Amino acid sequence: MKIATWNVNSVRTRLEQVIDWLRQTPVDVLCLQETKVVDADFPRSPFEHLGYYVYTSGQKSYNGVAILCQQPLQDVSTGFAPLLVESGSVESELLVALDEQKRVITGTLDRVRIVNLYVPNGAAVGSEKYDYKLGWLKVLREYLRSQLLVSPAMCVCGDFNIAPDERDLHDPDKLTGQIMASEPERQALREILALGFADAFRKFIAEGGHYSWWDYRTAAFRRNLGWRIDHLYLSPELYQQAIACWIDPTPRKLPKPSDHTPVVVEF
Amino acid sequence: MKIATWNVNSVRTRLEQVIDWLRQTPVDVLCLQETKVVDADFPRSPFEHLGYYVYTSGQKSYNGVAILCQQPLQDVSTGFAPLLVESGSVESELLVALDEQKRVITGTLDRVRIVNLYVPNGAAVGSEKYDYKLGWLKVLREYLRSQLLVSPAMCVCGDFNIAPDERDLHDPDKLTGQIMASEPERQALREILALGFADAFRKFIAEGGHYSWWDYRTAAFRRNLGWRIDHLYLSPELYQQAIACWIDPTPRKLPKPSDHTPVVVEF
DNA sequence: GCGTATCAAG
DNA sequence: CTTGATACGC
Repeated sequence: MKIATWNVNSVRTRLEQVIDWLRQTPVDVLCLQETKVVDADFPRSPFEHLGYYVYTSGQKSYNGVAILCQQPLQDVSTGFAPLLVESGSVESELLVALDEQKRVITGTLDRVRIVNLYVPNGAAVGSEKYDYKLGWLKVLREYLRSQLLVSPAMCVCGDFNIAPDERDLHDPDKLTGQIMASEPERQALREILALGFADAFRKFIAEGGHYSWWDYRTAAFRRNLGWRIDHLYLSPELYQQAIACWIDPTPRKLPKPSDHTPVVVEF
Repeated sequence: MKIATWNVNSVRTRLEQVIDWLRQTPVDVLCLQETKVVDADFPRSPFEHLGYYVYTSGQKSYNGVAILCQQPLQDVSTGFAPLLVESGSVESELLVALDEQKRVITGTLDRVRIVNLYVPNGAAVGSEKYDYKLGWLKVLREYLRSQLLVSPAMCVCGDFNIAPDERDLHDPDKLTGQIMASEPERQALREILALGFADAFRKFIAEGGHYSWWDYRTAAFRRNLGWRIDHLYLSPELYQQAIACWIDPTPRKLPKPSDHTPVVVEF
């Protein structure tokens, strides 16, 4: 099975590029982030004509996630809703507030639970949005813990807006401690991974300099001033089975690209 | 000599189309309206590389006129400035106010005075903008009268935002009396033409149904629901010499076209 | 509908 | 730098 993750920065603006990429790279599952469109306006048909089932959770202008899948998904749910049915672990008013931003969608394919995430950006360390990001990651951990109870085989992927270590950003001396590379963010991510997830990309490639996001500003892509913030995390059995994981930089080279490029895992 | 007029609705957005059209139709003079760019940002080089001299009078966002010419123009001036040096005919404070909107540019080629105009749209009959349009046309008449004293051979062209008679709009029963086809506008135009100008297009084509503008809305071009509001008016000697005048609808058929298409006169 | 400007977000 | 929303002009 091949699963990919790609922050497309507007699925409507990037539609042709996403379709072209799927023709070239017919993954079983494509997880999209920053679709920036409400479900009613999501361009379903082009993907359906390509043979994909389409599952969306979108809002106007911001955020938005979707899963495209060559087979139907089972038990699709959006947001942190599954936590609501549990009592006690997280306050339900907080969950309702968190779910206004469409950042989570999940579904099951062949007993594999696929969780597609768009982690908050966080703006700047210490900002209100930064606190929101850290709080969101805490809730995410509870969410994933509850999901694992039902589905021990999991692939948790998406735009994490966190570079796990110094190999994952182009100028660690300058950028460590800044947003996406601060210790509290990395610690929150490690606590999530401690539930039993491992980075599929790092099973195959140990060295730094491989990035999935380059800022539109300052001609960052041309100069390869990137970050690796788009990840595929696997539970132990799937990690064991993983046979490849790679970043495909080609879409980032097109005219009018997304600032992110796809990452694929095969197991 | 071939002179063309074209409201391009942003010269920067339409640059490639204008360049392509000039390659296909290498007129001596091209008068542009709605350039929507200040002079410092006008894309001069592409036209200069094509062999054209470039004369501009633009503002931010709105209006803006330019003359492209295969030979240098003499005595270029912008706005109603020439009226300022005359005393009495029009109040100078009014002229200063009128000239904030960049709608007039003129220059001389081979003793022919070329006046390029973007007449105010007028919004709706009876509105403040309608009164502005009628006032502007009154000043235009004084301006042209003064220009004629120096240059009896004149071509006055541009987007007049007036359909002179019932042949010049697709539904005269419905549209006569509305903006661009109201009697005060037509009367103001006739008073200007009474200075001694004649419509080059009507020297050759008497029937209706030939249009230069189609609203972007309601698929007006596909249904040919147009208006003939872009004109080339000639003083008697030039009118006598005119050998052709035509509307070229091809640019209006392109993707992302201007809502206007060029009109050309040859004499 | 299609331009442009401005704003917020990334 | 790029996106989408809003506002305005035509």
